[in-house]
Amino acid sequence: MSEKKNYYKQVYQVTREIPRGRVTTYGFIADYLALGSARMVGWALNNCGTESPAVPAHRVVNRKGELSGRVFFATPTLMQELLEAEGIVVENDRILNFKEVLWKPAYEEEED
DNA sequence: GTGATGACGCAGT
DNA sequence: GACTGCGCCATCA
Repeated sequence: MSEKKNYYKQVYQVTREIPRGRVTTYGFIADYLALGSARMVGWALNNCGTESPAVPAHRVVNRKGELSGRVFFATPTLMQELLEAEGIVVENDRILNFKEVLWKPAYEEEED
């Protein structure tokens, strides 16, 4: 039961590892956890609302840097608000300096 | 057990 | 650079 959904926790864990002012993509998480599909990451984050320590899912975007999951937040603008609050510039639901704020799991602070 | 859906990614156009 | 179609694996009806 819970063990089977352990991979969900893996996704939450990596998401919490994202430093402030940085973001990551479903693809990198999927590759890091070897889920095999980025869809599994999105599906896992869909259940993030059931977690106690509120996973910072607003720091997770798709490969294009789009705030694809904004509709899953309390308000469709909350995700952008949170990102801008961390110094991330968002325009038209997309991160402008995406590559500059992009953070990769395992690599952690490889550069700055 | 089968069919359809989904917070995505990649290749082709 | 943007859009479309297909594939990925897990969960729900």
